[in-house]
Amino acid sequence: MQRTLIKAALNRTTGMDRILVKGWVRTRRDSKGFSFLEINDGSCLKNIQVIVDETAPAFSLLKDVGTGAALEVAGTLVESPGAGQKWEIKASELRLLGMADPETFPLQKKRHTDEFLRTIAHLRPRTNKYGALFRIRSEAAFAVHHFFRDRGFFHLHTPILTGSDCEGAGEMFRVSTLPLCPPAPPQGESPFAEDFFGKEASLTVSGQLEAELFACALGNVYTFGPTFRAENSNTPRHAAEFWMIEPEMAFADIVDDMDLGEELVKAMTRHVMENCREDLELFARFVDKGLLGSLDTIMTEAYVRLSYAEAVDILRSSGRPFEFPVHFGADLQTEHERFLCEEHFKKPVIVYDYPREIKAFYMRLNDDDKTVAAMDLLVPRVGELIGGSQREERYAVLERRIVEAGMRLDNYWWYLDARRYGSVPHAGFGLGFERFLMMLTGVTNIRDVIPFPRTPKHLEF
RNA sequence: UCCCCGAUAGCUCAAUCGGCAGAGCGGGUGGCUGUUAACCACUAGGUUGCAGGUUCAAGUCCUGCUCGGGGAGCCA
Repeated sequence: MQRTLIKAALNRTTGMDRILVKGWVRTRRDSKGFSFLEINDGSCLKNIQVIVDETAPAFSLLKDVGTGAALEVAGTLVESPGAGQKWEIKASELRLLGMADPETFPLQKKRHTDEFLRTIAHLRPRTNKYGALFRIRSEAAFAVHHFFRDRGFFHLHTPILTGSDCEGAGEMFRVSTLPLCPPAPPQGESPFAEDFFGKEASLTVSGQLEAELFACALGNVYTFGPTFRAENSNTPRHAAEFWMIEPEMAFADIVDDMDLGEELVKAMTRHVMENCREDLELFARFVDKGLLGSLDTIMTEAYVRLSYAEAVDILRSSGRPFEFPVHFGADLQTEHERFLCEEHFKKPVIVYDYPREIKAFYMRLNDDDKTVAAMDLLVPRVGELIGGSQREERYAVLERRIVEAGMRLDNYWWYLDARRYGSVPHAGFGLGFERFLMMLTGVTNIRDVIPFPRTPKHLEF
């Protein structure tokens, strides 16, 4: 007999004479003469209730069936006489697939702290909250592909291994096959000459530069993959390995870029709202009471757009005694970003046209010669969700900016070359997938929205 | 990396001025004829994060370390 997913069983409009489900026991309640089991198979948030009568042949197996055990249940799907569920399974046969020692199984029926569950990340997806979270994560990833495919974007697989020794987005992890203490190279030879690639190699910190080249060929592309930053960041918003969505559009400027970012966040949010309602409601109930309201704002209201100069004016005239004083030329601090989107506007805010000195070399220089066409999308509680820009497409300007940034031109020959042959205005951004999930669920620590988080000094599982 | 806070039973926490190590949940055993975080009774369970120090006496005070949380910086 074929296995029925619990999600499908619970959605039925009629009973079933024969049903087979497989899953993990969430709880067992005994009474005289019969026993109730609640089984979850991960297909949905809800468990299915199984009743085992002492007259059933399976009853003797129950002594070994505790919370956490894996079970196969055959029986009939019938309407439940009890309150709380429409359907239940009257079990005729049970098969114990995998025992779980109740003395040591760490998950209880009651609520656990996120900190404790992080120490048992191999088991936490078996809880309601983390099961819901990772179903949502899966659906949100699908929403990304759905959104871009609808708009004629091509999914591009950019390399994870890179030889660009400074992509400009942070410290990189070095990748090597050399022994830990290699013999010293001959005078004048690179220490990486004997390494796998014959040069220094790293894990990518961004697919942007490569995506730009493909945008200037296929038109609109996006990448969606893992990204690695070796920064010693110890915050609830940073991970050493995270997933990033990086669209890149040819024939597009900074306004097109902001439009795309706003549409993407709205569409992803709407998709999950429509397809993961039950899982999302768990977060609205137990994690953030105001979640559905703030998601509604994110989906329906126009995001505030203001220039960096305007943002500085608002901050200066706010009368707020910020720890870091605000003045043109200084980067916005977290307290400033939070003030803007959490207190002043109470909705997502896009800040654009930042001073050139505080932004990356590849961002397009504006006509004022003081600012670049950069934009950050800030959302309440999470902060920077998107960082992007129109790219510098003018060869001479880009060359000058690379030199000014103190970088070597020959490392970027191919990036510059793209500006010599049919260069066009183009723009793109990076959206942190985990940060999006934090916004979506109200979860406040990035380590709880990624299956096995990698952070400084943490490489367990 | 810097600043602040914390670590007591498997989990979540309490322990007054430095004076007997406690509860709920979870586990075990028994009971209960439809339970819903079931209920009732009994029961086991501790190197108080680690290493030093002060004291007649340290979970409690001091120093160092480890781990966790929050804030800051870096950014997505």
